[in-house]
Amino acid sequence: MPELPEVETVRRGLKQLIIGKKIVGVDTDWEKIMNGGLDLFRAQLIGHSFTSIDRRGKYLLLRLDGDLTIVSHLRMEGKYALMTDKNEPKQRFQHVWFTFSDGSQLRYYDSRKFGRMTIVPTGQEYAEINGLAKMGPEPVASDFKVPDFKARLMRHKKAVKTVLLDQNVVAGIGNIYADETLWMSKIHPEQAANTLSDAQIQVLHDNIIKELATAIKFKGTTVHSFVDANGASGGFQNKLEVYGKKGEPCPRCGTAIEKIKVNGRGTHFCPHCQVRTDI
DNA sequence: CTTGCGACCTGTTGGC
DNA sequence: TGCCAACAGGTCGCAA
Repeated sequence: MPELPEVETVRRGLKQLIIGKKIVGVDTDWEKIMNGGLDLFRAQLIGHSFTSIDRRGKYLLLRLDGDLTIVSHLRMEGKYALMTDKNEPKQRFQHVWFTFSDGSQLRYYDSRKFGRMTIVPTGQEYAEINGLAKMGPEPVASDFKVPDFKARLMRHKKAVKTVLLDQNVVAGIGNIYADETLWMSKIHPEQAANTLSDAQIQVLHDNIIKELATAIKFKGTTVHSFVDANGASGGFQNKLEVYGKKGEPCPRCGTAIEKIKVNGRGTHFCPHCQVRTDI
């Protein structure tokens, strides 16, 4: 489900709900979600309390006392919610639950069971989690620099959209924001990455920073099922320009938005505004 | 090193 | 109305 703005929205909401809560039990009905298995999770976590939550790209880093971190990736459908009463019946798609000393319970839901959690010593995330080891810069001006972005793009002759989805190039972009930022930048999603002009790279870079920041402000995008830790939908779906708009007029020029496949992912673009400059 | 594609899962949706 | 193939905010492993 979630791209960076949605994960950040989850982080902000969840933080308010679980900081200070002490784990007294861990359970699951789909052990694969927990790397290392249930017994390891119980042995490591019981007796420890949540102290804060950080985020890197689309990963949540749930911090506990004792220098423990649960690295959690929601993949397509993962969600968290706090149940005030642990005795509330197990819900549809509920696969992992952490019971707290005050009788409340943090529940993890995942209809497709793609999400994963891993316990690491705090500070060892980068050493132990493959996806974090080589992750690109956060899409903010202080981290994400045009020269590095250009160097990355020039290494690839595949479609620029596919490169944007590579978390090692820049962190946090997924299918929605790739389509949106390419539309904003008037770049065709299938243009070979290594053929972008300096001007195109600069515009794309700036739009990525702008778009993700705005999406966070609106608490993320709900297209299918995204909800934050309080069960609320996002607000940015009302701001989308091309994603999910096949056949509708381009907001800039009125041409019908087209939907194609790029490396297996549904891709929306305006055939008039977004013209390939590499063929 | 880069690239494309199947696998991982299950629920929902669009088209006939 | 009903069925079923296609599709879904993601990543990883593997072969070429």
